[in-house]
Amino acid sequence: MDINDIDLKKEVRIVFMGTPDFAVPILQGLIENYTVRAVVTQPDKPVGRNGKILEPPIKKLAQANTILVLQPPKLKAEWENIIALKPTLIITCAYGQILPRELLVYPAYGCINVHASLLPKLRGGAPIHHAILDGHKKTGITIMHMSPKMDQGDMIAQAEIPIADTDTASSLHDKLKLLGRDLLLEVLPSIIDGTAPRIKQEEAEATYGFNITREDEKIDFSKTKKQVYNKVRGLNSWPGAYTRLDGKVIKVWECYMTEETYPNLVDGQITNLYTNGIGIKVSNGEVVFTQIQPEGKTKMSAVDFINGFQNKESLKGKIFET
RNA sequence: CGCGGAGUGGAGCAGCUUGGUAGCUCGUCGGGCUCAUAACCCGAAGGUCGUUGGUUCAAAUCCAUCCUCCGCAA
Repeated sequence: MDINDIDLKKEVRIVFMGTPDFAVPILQGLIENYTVRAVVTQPDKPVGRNGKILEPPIKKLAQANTILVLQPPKLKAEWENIIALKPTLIITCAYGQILPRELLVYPAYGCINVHASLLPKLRGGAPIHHAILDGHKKTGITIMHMSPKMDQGDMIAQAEIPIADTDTASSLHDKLKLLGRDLLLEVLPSIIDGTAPRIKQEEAEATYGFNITREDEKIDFSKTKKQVYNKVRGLNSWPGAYTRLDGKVIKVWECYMTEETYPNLVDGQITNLYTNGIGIKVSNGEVVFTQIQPEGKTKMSAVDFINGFQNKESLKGKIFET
């Protein structure tokens, strides 16, 4: 990249740090309104069965705009390379590594993070999933100063949106990334001119939404239908909630709740084969799986799954267990 | 060389071990019954069985090859 490509007219020298799709609109917004000196993202990683190397979405966007890209495997060890860029403002969004203290204190305008929750609620790496899993009615974006401790820095601004009953992690993710972009662009001028507020987080009200584990993905049919429903939509379209039938993993992508109750059945047992899905008994009622994915197969409607059985009746009474 | 599953009419599957006429459930189309229907009855269309090659009198089926999709692990 040519030094002349760098616009020094504005005194603000932004280094953006982010990795996944969520950060893309935010970087895009910055590129359109400011000069981004460099982009820091996670290294290309082998992904999938064949070890295909996958580039972070942020890297592609940066390269398309001929912006310098840095991909330190360990930021702790290579933070000097970023200091060398003399950033006056570091903006992070779902970067994936902790920023060392040296970096946090360097930029004149500070280190600003775009977080996908209404802090101090849902600090951590998976706030969007957990907002739905926990049955929240609203969530939002917080723009904040970064602190050495994860997501505990002073807040600058928040914007909230309601969570619809039909929202999935995916739909919420898409709404929030745009909200994050808009809010950041809105408050950035005040950060630069020094008028932005610093609001302390109410420590007593803090909750956490850490990265989703395999354990989090299991469906527990002894929970309520609402909880099961939230689990399914809260993990759609990634990584997906799962259960097992006859020992084989079945991912559940879509389901709905009914008003039926089956006091005589076991939690997880198949209640009925409906024309649009498979009914499952849960603690306080029934959920109907409508789109599922058996192990080794692609996503399919529950009806298609049923059709694959020579003897459909044998399905009735079977028990899903995780 | 990380482990494993799978490619068969539009969809989901069976058939493959023990080669020999293409099967099931659903959908579609036509007809019937019905006040009506995602119900029921009758009928029809629709498939070079992922690719290429090999073995054989004969391959969806056995062997090799390549391509594609997916679950797990990372």
